[in-house]
Amino acid sequence: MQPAGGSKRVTITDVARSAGVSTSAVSKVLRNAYGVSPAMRERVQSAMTELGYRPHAAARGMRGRTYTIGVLLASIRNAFYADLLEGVDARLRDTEYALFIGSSGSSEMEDQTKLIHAMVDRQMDGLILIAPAVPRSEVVRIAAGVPTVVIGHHDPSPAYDCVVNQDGAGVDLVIDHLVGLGHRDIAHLSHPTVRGSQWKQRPEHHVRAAYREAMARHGLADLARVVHSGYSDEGGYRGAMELLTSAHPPTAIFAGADVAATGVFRAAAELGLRIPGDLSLAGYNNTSVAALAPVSLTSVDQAGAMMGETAARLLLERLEKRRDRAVVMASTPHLVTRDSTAPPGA
Amino acid sequence: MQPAGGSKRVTITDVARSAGVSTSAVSKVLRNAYGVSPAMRERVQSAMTELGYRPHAAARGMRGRTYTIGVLLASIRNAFYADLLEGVDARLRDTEYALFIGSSGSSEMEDQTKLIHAMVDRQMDGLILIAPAVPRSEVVRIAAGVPTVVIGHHDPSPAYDCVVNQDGAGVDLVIDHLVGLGHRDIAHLSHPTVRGSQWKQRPEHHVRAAYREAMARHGLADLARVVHSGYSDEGGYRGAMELLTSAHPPTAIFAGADVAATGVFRAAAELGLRIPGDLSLAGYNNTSVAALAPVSLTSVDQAGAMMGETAARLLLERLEKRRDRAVVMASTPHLVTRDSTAPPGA
DNA sequence: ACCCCCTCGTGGAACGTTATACGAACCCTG
DNA sequence: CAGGGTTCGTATAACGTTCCACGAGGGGGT
Repeated sequence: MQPAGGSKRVTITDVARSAGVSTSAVSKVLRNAYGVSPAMRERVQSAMTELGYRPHAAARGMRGRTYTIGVLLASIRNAFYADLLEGVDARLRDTEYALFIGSSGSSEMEDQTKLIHAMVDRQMDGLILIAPAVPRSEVVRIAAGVPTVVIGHHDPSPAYDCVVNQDGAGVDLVIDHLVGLGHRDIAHLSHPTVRGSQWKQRPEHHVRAAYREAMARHGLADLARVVHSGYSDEGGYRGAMELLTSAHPPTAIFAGADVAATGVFRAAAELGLRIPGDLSLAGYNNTSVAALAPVSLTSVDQAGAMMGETAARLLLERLEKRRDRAVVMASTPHLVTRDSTAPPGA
Repeated sequence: MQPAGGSKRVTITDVARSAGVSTSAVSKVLRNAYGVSPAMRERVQSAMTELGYRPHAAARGMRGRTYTIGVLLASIRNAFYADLLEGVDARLRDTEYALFIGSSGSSEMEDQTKLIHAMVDRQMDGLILIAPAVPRSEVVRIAAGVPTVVIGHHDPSPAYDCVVNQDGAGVDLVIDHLVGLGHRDIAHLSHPTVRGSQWKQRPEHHVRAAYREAMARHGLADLARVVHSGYSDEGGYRGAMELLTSAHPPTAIFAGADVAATGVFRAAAELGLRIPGDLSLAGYNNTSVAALAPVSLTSVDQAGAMMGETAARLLLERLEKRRDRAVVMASTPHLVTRDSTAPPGA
């Protein structure tokens, strides 16, 4: 009945004794393996509930799986990651697996490496890495030992599965929208490239390239301008300051992440520029911040929850050995227009 | 050298063989236990680095500690929790402990109970529970087996340590500020009380009581109004709608959480009310949302990072057996005034 | 020279689970 | 009713670590 407060833990042996069977039998019931009669299953199960038995995950980890899945993310503050997590959690909710999050606090390579190893050391059964900053070769090595799904990066590998967004299409939506409103001088805020990460196709690379292409497609290649001040509030602020105090300030800014867009708001406020009157602003990811009434930011929706759910599903397929070939799942983004974009000089 | 990709893991036995000593000796070095000569330590350590040895956490978990600390939180979306986590992480950063987050997605009692048990099953060495929704008796039972720190609730216990904020003082700051601006009709948005949780002193209870007291102190007891629509964007929206469309709409709203305040913004926008012109608004927790330029919300700062750091410190003290008496740490809040509050009818 | 104690290292028994190998029934078929 | 297969249950050896108990060697003190 009671899960044994501070005293001894109820083990498989206790259950076996109480049910009058061997520990192997209990183990079989636990894993619902072959060769257990309905009668025995019944007895064992009632013994388990009566004693309040819970399997000892560490002991399981020594022999097989731990029924634990780890998610690595750079910052718990990025609301988009929360969307992803929600999806992952939803898919895992009624499985036996528990979900634990490792947050590196920063996107420092070293911290993330430590965290991933911590997960591997704890024998986690599967890993979901959200836009990892660790070198690609390291991820490949890890993935050789533990089923792994990478979210965000477009570099596929036979070692892990990928869940990505068709970032190119998302960027087209934004630029087409802004050009359609009459903007020509549209700048882009991007994220600096990390040296030595070996990832050639991080989301920001895709977005950046797509931005240049879209501008060129509209005959605006000369007006394309990219500032690599980073996906953060502070980065958005600095980038916007640089752009808006330049000789030819843009009439619209496309930020590669909503969180950077919030920094643009701050810069605009300081410079006395109204949004969208004096400056149109678009973000990316359609996080919950974008939807806030005082913010009302036009943004590209990536269906984070769906991506998370997909990632979890792919992982389960691997864990249950229903698939042994790596796949890439790409989803289609769509644009959510709000009050931060308007015709120039409106 | 290489951490063994998919093949065999390097174990303590391999290290022992390579160093020409017994496994017990290696174990001693690992735990830096008594009785190892500098010479042996040197040999073992170089063998470990050469082989790329990493201790198997699950195996450790069977005998002793797992060097894992779990944090339970209701929602990863609450930015205040991110502040707390940052503090916890900072304190644990250069210890041997790894930090994993369990997010229940909702504040459902059942989900949280499952998560806490998942942590205990995995033999985590210590638990930090942020405003847990599980019954108090359950937490006491858990805490009897695993060192535990509870953040938020003001109900102390000999079983666990508490880290709280002096919520009463925080509320006084808000109400004094609003009254000082000339407001009299100040309403409060609170969180509904969960039945059967056994926690008598959840933060929202403290805040609510302090609100009533502060109003009474200013002779405004008759004007005190509380709506229990919940600490969420939607809850804030519904509560504000109810208040603002009533016969006597308040001139100021004090939301018990910033996240609820964002919902008030939405309601005000829909009703064509300007903030702070037609309505003053104050939040609680001073999360990063409050600081966003377009939001600029007056809020009470709780020094989340500091609280998190304190919690981690208390836990380490317990883990290292430097203390065996439960303590309560309370910190002092302060008010951050921004653009969302102004004299009524300004 | 004897004894005692301290230091450093080893042996080996746990810890709770899984999974393989095996044995004892039982059922069917000829 | 012998032979063969299926079904159900058990015995037992891992898995990688910790830590207690023990012993060998060496350095004083008497």
